[in-house]
Amino acid sequence: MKKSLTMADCCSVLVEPIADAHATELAQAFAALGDPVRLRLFSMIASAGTCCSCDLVEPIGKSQPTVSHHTKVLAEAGLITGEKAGRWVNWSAVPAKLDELRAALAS
Amino acid sequence: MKKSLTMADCCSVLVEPIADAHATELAQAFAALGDPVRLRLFSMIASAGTCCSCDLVEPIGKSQPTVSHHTKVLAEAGLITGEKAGRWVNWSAVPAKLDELRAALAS
DNA sequence: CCGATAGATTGATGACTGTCGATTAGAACT
DNA sequence: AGTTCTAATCGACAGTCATCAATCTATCGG
Repeated sequence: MKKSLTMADCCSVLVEPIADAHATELAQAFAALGDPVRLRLFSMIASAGTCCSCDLVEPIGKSQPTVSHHTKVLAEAGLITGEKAGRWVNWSAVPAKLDELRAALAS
Repeated sequence: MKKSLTMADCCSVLVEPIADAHATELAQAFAALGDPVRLRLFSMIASAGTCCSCDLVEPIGKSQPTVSHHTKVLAEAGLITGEKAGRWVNWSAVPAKLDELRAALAS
């Protein structure tokens, strides 16, 4: 029987020229990490395990709408996921997506 | 004696909130990979081992100036390096930079 | 020297993006 | 109900970016 491979399993950018569709999805994730502010936000969230938006605004030195915008971009790229808890949203990193990115850069 | 660590050695984004300067440099590399066309170009170069710009234009389906622009961005991000050989430029991926990116995403 | 080829640069244009102030939506606690 | 607090949304603006046609530079072959 045919083994079905997801993109996270196999697809290294280094082995062969990647397909167009794959490039689009991967590039979205890389682009999400491609802004210094967003990368720092992601780092804060990932290293904290979990944190809410309100803990990000002051350390990052940007306005609340800006932080909200960036968390949305990160979430749409699949890098973080948000769990609503009362008035708060608890953000956390998505390990599977990180694995996919690492795999894409691995030989 | 003090052990001096370069950024490539240690700095995972997942361990602690990354410093501002580090974020800027890392984000530049991620941003370079954050465009589908550029990601495909990088994939072509890296998987080929070495190739010249003229081999990229037709498969990527973009104009020559556009390809030239993208290779420049990738080179400035440290992801590829170009060796001039007569009329050609031989592009190749920079493994150390890839290691740095993978390390940044690794726990 | 001349024509041909590879690649970089310039200039222009349309699209996208990061940022913020103001506002809105929803939730909790009097 | 009213207040306070978190977060999302909207609208606007300045800046950046991807793209291409045209041009320029440099190199090779004859």
